Amino acid sequence: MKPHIRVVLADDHPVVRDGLAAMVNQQADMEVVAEAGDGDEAIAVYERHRPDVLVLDLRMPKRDGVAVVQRVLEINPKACILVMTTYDGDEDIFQCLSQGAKGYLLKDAPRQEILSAIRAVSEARPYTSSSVAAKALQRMGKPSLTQRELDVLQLVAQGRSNKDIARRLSITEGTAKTHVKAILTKLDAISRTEAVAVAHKRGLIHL
Amino acid sequence: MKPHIRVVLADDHPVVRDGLAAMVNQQADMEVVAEAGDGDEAIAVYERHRPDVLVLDLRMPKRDGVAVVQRVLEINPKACILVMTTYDGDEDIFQCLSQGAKGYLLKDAPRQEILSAIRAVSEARPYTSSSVAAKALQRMGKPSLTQRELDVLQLVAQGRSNKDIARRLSITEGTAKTHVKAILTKLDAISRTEAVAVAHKRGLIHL
DNA sequence: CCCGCGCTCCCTCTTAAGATAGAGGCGAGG
DNA sequence: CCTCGCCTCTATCTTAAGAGGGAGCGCGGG
Repeated sequence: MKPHIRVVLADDHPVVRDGLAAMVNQQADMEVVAEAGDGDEAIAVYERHRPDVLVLDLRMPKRDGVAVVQRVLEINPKACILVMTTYDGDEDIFQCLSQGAKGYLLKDAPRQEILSAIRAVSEARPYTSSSVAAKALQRMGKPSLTQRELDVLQLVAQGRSNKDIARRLSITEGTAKTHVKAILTKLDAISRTEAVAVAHKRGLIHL
Repeated sequence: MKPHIRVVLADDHPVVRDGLAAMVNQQADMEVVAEAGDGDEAIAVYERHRPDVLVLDLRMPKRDGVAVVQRVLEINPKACILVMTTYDGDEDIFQCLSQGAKGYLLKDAPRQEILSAIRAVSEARPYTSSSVAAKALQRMGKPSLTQRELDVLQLVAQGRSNKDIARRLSITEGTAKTHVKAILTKLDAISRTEAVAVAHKRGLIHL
């Protein structure tokens, strides 16, 4: 018999935490040792309990999943983190995985998949749901936006004009146009509004 | 002692169903009698079990919350429905409530609030979380879009040009512009991209 | 050292978007 | 019957957006 897998849950929805806790605690080989409701708590709780697996919601208050993954791996480079989110197509997923998260899971996954993902990650084996793996392949080759372009995209998505964007970023309108043009090219869009639609679909922007 | 409150859960996430079920079944005065994973199932299960309360996720496959509320109230006009969703600012909420859903709740609500909402709704008392009530007041007075304008808005949000929109809706570009103009005015936006941002925030469009 | 890349700025030109000000048809409801 | 809201169409005008060029500067890696 293997020793228990000690699990920490981090999710801002009490309902989801309860659901995961119920599932996990029903298993003979694992148990929930602590829960957290936001990013900061997640880090604190991880440090205190040093669990075998950290199950982490990507979208959380205070500090989002990406930041938590980063910080936890600073604390313990061997940490086993399983990232969960509601949406596929979230760009942040890939950031998490490339930063060293061991697995990724959609919230609408069936019970069995969730449990086997936790078991896999607890043994430091990577786990990635097939739909995410497919997305990762799709994303391959496609050009990524620079930080500056993401800044501009954010403002474009808020409905700002080029002139307005220029003012806010302290650059000329011409430069703003240059960035927007680059965004349109990289996202393969004809207009800024279409670019926003594409960016939304790819999870490059939230809200 | 009151009789048991018989609850049916409808949500496409197994995790959320488990969480709610765990919470509900821990209470002495209520129990989960059935679950559903999509809209069609929700209707079928409601009809079969006739629960005291139907807890319903707004966003579901096959048939969304609004449609389910409509259908269930056709079957039983006295049905007690508690609508749940992840996001405040969902326009659909108001549709549900005005159609006769008894309560509305955010998924990030604490356990206690969820349970008291179920109890309230089970006695046909309306329950609306304060954040939603606030939104409802905000929305008051603000002009609503016509069906045609929503059609146009949908296409605008996909990044279509006026000409393209005109072609798809079999109207002239001038008419498309008229609709867009009306949308901009009603949403208090300067550009179409801003209109999309506002529409998104208000839950007038999804994706 | 030089190359590539990201960021910045500049120019011209065409087209799409948005502001403005009309008007007619049509259906629901007073 | 007449009004009102919605949808449709028209025309003109101004400005913002996007296409298509080119160019300099700093910085990190080969």
